[in-house]
Amino acid sequence: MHTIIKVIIVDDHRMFIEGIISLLDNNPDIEILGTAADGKAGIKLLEKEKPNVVLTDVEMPKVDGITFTKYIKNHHPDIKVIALTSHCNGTIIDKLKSANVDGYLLKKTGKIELLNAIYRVVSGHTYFTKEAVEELKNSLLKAEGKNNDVTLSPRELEVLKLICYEKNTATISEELHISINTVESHRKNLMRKLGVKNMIGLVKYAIKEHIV
Amino acid sequence: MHTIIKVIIVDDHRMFIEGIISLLDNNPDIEILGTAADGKAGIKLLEKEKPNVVLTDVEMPKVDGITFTKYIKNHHPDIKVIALTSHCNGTIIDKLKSANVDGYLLKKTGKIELLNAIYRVVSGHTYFTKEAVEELKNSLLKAEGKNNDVTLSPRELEVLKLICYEKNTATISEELHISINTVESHRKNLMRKLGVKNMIGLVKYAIKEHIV
DNA sequence: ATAATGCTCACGGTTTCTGGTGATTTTATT
DNA sequence: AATAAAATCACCAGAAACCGTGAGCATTAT
Repeated sequence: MHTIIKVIIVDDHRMFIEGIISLLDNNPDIEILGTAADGKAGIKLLEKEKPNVVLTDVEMPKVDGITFTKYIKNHHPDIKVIALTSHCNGTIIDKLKSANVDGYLLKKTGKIELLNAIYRVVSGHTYFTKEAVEELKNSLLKAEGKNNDVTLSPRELEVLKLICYEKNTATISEELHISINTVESHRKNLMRKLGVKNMIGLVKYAIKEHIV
Repeated sequence: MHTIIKVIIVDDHRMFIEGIISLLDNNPDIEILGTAADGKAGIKLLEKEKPNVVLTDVEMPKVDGITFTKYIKNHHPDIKVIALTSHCNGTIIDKLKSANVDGYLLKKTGKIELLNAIYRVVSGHTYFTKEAVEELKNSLLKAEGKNNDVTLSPRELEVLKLICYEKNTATISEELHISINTVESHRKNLMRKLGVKNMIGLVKYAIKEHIV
């Protein structure tokens, strides 16, 4: 199967567009249909060319990237949108997410990450660059990421899993054939080790670390 | 920046190796250093060639893919491992995860997904194919997916987010300038609407639905 | 052999959550 | 204007979680 991915690029910096093109143009899977210098021109281009993917700047004259993204997602939900900015900004990422953007990259990104993002959004996933995710203090799972190299014992992992399945202490104690006090000890040790203040933190850790 | 990704392929089906090669060999970013027909030969090849990525079958003679993965991750944690199987199996995925595999694909996968997976693991992420994730009944977030078309009010969403940030009721009431009773009402309504029995369920829903 | 870790259990006290029930006001929809 | 939904608040009682502290036993590593 050989699917050509059709792309348009929208950015008011000509130099940057050239950079993107140079990263993509020798790739047989990707075809660049055209470019535009602002959101308004982008809409026009997009209506004419019907791309699979739109790479768009966020700060642009006339129609900014967020409004542009909203337009695309409202009128052509199948077209994937990857937003690019020079610097991370949590508020902007939040707004882009609300606009249902599919990906978010920094302009300093390299070829591999760009291709990675394109392939990902084309296959129906999302891609948000690592820096963006870090920046997003609102991002639940990554926030307060200070539990570095903790190792949980097998028993602690068992308790953690059962906690994640919404089981209370009494039920866990029955299922593991240990006393309630012991379950509570494990839970306390888990919270201490992971530096969280309640079971919410435990669940977030478990999901983040793919324990469940 | 132009980084060549060095790959070895380990599989006891010669045909399959040829298939992978045909998908990758015209890609200037990827170099295939060699192939092996079982885990034991794979170890030998890997020690000699020092690849960036190992694509390995799971069911193999002599040394199976799980043991192989464990070996790689113990001795060369920087080498990325992507496991491939013909059919999904939750137990196997579980074991691979315990062995710290970086990616998991089905053999019927196409070029885009394969490249996607390679780029992803090279950039330090993991990649598990959609089918694999679905298969994993143990996967917390997918389990009991019966809360279909509930709609949460804006205020409920706010409360839910703050709950996810490990904030207790008193803190939430202060931040939203409402009484503790009100926060508790919202929380109760959330639990009722989503059909969960405690805040753990709320957090899981929030993460699953990308609310946080 | 000694130390460290993990697993087990206990007790008492405080805080928080859970569940039920009911009510008022505002906002949106029809 | 009437209805529905959302947001607000109250009270109470029981369940569960949180916190600290201490301790015995087995296994493993140094």
